[in-house]
Amino acid sequence: MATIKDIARAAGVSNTTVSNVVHGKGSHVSPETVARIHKIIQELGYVPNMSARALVSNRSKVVAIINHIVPKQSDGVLADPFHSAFISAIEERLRNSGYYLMLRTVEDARALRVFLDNWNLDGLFLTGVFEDEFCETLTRLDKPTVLIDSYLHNYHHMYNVGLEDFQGGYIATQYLLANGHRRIAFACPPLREGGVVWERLRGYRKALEEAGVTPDPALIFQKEFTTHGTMALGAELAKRRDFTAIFATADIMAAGIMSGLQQAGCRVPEDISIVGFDDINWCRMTKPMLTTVHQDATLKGETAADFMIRLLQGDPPRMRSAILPVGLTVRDSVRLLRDTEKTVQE
Amino acid sequence: MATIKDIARAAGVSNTTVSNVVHGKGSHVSPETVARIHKIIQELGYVPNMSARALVSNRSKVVAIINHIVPKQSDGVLADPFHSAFISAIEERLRNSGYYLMLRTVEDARALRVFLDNWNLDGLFLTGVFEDEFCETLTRLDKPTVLIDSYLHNYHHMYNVGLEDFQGGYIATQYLLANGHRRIAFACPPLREGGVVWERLRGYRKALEEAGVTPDPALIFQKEFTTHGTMALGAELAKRRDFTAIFATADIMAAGIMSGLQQAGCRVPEDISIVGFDDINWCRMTKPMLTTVHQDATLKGETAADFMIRLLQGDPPRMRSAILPVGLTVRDSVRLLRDTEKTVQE
DNA sequence: GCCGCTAGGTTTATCGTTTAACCTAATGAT
DNA sequence: ATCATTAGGTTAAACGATAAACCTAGCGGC
Repeated sequence: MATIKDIARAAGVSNTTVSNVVHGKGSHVSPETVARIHKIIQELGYVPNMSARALVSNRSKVVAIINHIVPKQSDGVLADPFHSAFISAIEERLRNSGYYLMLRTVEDARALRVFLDNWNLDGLFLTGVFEDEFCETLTRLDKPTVLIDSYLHNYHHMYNVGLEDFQGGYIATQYLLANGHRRIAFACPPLREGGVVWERLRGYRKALEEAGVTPDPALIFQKEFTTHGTMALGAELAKRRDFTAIFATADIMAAGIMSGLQQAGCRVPEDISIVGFDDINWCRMTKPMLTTVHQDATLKGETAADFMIRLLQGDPPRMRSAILPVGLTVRDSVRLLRDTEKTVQE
Repeated sequence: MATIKDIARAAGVSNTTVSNVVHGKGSHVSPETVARIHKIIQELGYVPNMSARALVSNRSKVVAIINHIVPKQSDGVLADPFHSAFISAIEERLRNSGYYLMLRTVEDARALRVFLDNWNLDGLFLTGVFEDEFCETLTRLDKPTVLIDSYLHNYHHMYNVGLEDFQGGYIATQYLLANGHRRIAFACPPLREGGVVWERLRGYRKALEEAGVTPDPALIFQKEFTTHGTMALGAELAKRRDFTAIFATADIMAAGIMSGLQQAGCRVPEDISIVGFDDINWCRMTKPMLTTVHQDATLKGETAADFMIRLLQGDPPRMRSAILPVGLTVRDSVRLLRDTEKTVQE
């Protein structure tokens, strides 16, 4: 592999001159020399060595997407740590700006720290859930950091890309209310205060309260986020029937529940209505097609990448949080209740 | 950030000694010195600089997952270039062996070459479709390379992780035949000779021929791999009815078709039976639940990672191809045809 | 004739780590 | 008494690129 020295020798100039040409700093290099060097670079197939660059310049041009994971997750988890559309969007944008992307799972703050120092990373994207210790470390990091879907109220100075989660919970519930439902179940993975699901729950509660319905804690169902778990929940819910609708905080959960319900002989939406969250492709392929709260994973990735690029280029955005919009995508999984049906047997 | 020199100074020894201790080459270092150095490393929080290591040792410890992408893909594509379960499995295994993972999309062989040289990558995973020019470059690469789901018959010397695609097509079709179906449609994304889908098609043909059914080219439907595309195909197929069953080469396609069929008033499996491929989580959540050819994305990732790790450690596997098994997962989307029904109106 | 400036470079130190080659004192074998 | 070996190190070059400081010839201005 040709090095900068090889080019310099072949062109009869010094390293510095080649380096300057490579970096387009041609102010002190004659046009002929520039052309000659470029030609030789082509011929010899010179490509700069990023390790050497990183070493001397102390900037690696590498950004990492960190997935914080609790040690030994149960198997068959549906969650998508490295979500494809999101990652692809980030990768594309970063690549076009001359950055490289590493992927890494870390269990704790120490592992993150080590990884970061190993490569002298230029920036970090963080997804997943963060304990306090983790956050403390983050604040001390002093690296461009973009948080994805994290509500860290004590860390306002960090950049954040998230969703109108509250609003999402709110409009989903409002829609169910507008369709005459009063007893509305809330299905979610195990709740963590301050997480995105927590916000959706707040939106759900708000909508209920505004409609004069007192939220019933007995209608909040937390279930592990697996295919089996969600389908089992569906079967379980089919037995209860002390509600007429379910709001699930993820499509994948809604679909599992719907499937569980249907297998238990419960019709959707005739017997139970259901609303999901995310609007993934599959929503149009379930039967009935799923009414859901829409979000755009690609936009999320692009927004996060744009934050990062501006931070890296020393042009920090004024805004520290990008809260992306949600909207209701109405399909066929919610039924309009007639007045007489509004009271359910309890 | 503490460097090896800082440690050396603090411990009153030379760089070399610290380096040896870090690498566990304590043969020529007294136990007390080893302990002292370790203690100081802890205290000062020393973490090796991978760029410097890469520079001097000419090994980067970085492996990349390359996604070869045709320039400007259409929007809304369902394909999952950086498939989550697969990536996660690779990441975990590589991390546990001390390697780092980069992600990169490349449009052509030149871009791959440049990227590779930029970072002096230790190894490569390649996914996606590869043109001949691309393959030529690959063979000249002389880097540990693991191909995922590629049938490059001219490049037998490369490591490959794939699937029993032929077998998958074969058993899916056989199952439909065993259920009395004779006119079986084949639905797939645009075909490329030598790709995985091509193999599945061969399996499909073989099964038909063995059963004495002549494959009908008019029953092969190629459609772009988008939500809209597959659903439109479903609607289109609902009109034809010159077959009783469909074998789709991806669940996501099968689901779209099924949905399209159902919306056009065609019942599954009463009117049309359908078999998918992949066995993703969603198969249990469609209605009816999808009968499909099962594959294990995590196993694929782990297998690929194990190949890579052995290659990196200079212990190349004897076997160059790992062809992972498939199996039929029977659910509810195929109906047993009574004898009288076996002839369809044409 | 001398000064200052500019075009077009070059020299050299440096980044953090590895590694080949070298050193020295102590020990054991003969 | 001498030699070889070993334990426990050290020295210094090298990896590829960058950047601050330096150099020199030529030219314009006065």
